[in-house]
Amino acid sequence: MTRDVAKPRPLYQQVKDYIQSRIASGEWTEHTRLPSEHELRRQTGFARMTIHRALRELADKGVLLRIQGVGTFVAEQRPHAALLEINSIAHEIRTRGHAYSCDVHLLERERIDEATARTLNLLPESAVFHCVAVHFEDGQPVQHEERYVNPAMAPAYLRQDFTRITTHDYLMTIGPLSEAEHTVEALLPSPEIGRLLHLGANEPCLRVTRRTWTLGTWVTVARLTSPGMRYRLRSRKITPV
Amino acid sequence: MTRDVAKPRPLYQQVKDYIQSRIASGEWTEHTRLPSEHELRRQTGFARMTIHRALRELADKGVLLRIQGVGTFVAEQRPHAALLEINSIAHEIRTRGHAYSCDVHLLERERIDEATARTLNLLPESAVFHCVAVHFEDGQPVQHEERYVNPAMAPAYLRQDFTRITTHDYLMTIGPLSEAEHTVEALLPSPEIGRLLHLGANEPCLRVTRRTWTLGTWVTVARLTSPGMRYRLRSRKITPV
DNA sequence: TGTATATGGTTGCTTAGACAAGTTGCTCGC
DNA sequence: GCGAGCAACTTGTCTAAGCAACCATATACA
Repeated sequence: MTRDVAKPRPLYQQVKDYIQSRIASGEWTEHTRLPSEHELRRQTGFARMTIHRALRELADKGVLLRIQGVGTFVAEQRPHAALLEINSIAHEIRTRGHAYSCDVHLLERERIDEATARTLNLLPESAVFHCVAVHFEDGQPVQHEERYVNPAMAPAYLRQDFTRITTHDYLMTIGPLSEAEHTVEALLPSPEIGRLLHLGANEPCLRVTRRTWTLGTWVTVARLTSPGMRYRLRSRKITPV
Repeated sequence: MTRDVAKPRPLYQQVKDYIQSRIASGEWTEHTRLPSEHELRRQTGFARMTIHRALRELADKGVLLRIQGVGTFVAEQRPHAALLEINSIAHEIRTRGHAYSCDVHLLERERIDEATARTLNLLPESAVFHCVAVHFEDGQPVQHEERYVNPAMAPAYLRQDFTRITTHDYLMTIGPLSEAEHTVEALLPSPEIGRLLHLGANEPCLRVTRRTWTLGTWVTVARLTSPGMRYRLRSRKITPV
C-alpha cells in the first residue's frame, strides 16, 4: 500500500481500507492471520499506534479477531443479521403527521393468573399492574395493547393518565432500559381483540411481544396486536463500510 | 474521579464510566458541554490521548457529540428504538440443531410484470432472475421464498444449486451488503403459497420483505412467507451501559 | 518422561509531544 | 460601523517510546 498524498484521508483509515479490500477481494479469507503490528509498521512506514488503531477499530466492528499474545485474524463472517426497529406506536403515528389517540379499557392491580404467569415467566400469584388500551390513528384503531407491569419498578403506574402519555413513554421515564426482548408473530386475534380493533372475521394480526428489564429486574411485558391490513414494521439500515 | 488502583481497569475505560455515570445520574443532561480534553487531562492527570480515546469511543457509540473546534456535548437521547434481528432461515434452523432442506420450484430469467415492478420500485419490463423456493425444517415447510435478483449484480445466479447453498448466503458472497430494508407484516397467504406450505384455511402468515443494495445499486428483493403457527422472529438486546 | 523456567513474539495500554484543522470571538485598522 | 485578520481554544491525527499482559515454544532440569 502507498501513502495517499492527494486526498488527506487519515492514515489509520487508509490502513482500514487496505485491510478490508484485501478481505473483500478474497486474498485474506476467514481465519487468515494478518501480519503483526510491527510487521505492518515496517511495511507501511506508519507508526505502530496508527496501525494499532486501525486494527482495533476493525476488531470492534467484528471484521477482525485479535488475541493478545497470539495475533490478529480475519473474523468469521458475521451471521447475516439485519436489524429492525420497533418504535412506540404514538411516536410512529405522530411522525407520519397523523392524529394519535388512545382508549384505556383496563387499569388495575391484580394477581396474575397461572397461565399468563407461565407464558411470561413470572411467579404465579404475583401482584402486577394490568392494563389494556387501544391506540388510534386518525380515529381508526391500529393497535391493541395488553400490558403487565412490575409494581415494584413503577409504583405510581396506576395513577398515570395514559391518554396523555403512552404507557411505553411513561415506563421509559422510570429508568434506563438495560435489556429488551421482542417476539414478532402472525396470528388470528381473539374475539375480544377483534372487536376492539373493529376487525372482520379471519383478519390476521401482527403481534409484537415486548419484555424489558432494568438492571436485571423485570419491568414490563406488553403484547401489542395490530391488524395486518393497517400496520407494518419497517426498517432501513445502511451498513457502514 | 480517582485513579482506580485495586482493579486494573484501563484508564480510558474508567474515564468512559465516569462520564456515563454523570450522564446517567442526570448531572450532565442533553447538550451539556463537557470539559475540554485538556481540562479533563488537568482534572484527572491522565494523558490527553487517554481522555481522547474515551471521548471518541463514546462519540462513536452516540453518547457524545464532538465538533472539532467547538467542543464535546452530551448527545440527544436516542429514539427509544429496539432492534430485531432477522437471520437467514437456514442459519436459524441449523442453529436449533434441526435438519434443513430446500425445494426449488422456479429458477429462471424473465421480464418483470408491471405490477411487481411497481411494488418493487423497478422499471417495468426489466429483465430479472426470478426464483421460488420452500425451506423445510425437519421435513416440515416453514418458509416460502419468492425472490427477484438483479442480473447485472449476480450474472451466475441461475447456475447455482440452491439446495446446497441458500439464495441468501450466495448473494452475500457476491459483494458487501451496503443497505437493506425490511418490512414485516401479517397476511393470509395466497392459495399457491398455502398449498406449498401445507396450510389449512385462514392460517395467518408472517411476511418479511427484504430489499438489499450494494453501493447504491439494487441487488435483490425477497418475499419470505412463514406460517404464523410455526415461525416467529425473536430478538434479545442488551443495551450497553 | 515430565515439569518448571526462560525467551521471544504478540497485542493492550499509557504517556508526551507535536502539528493540523476547524470554530469562535476579539482587536485593530479603516 | 464594519470587515479583515489574528489569537485562543477546540478536536483530529500522528509519532516515538516504553511497559504490561498474555501466549507459545524451546530449553534446562529433575
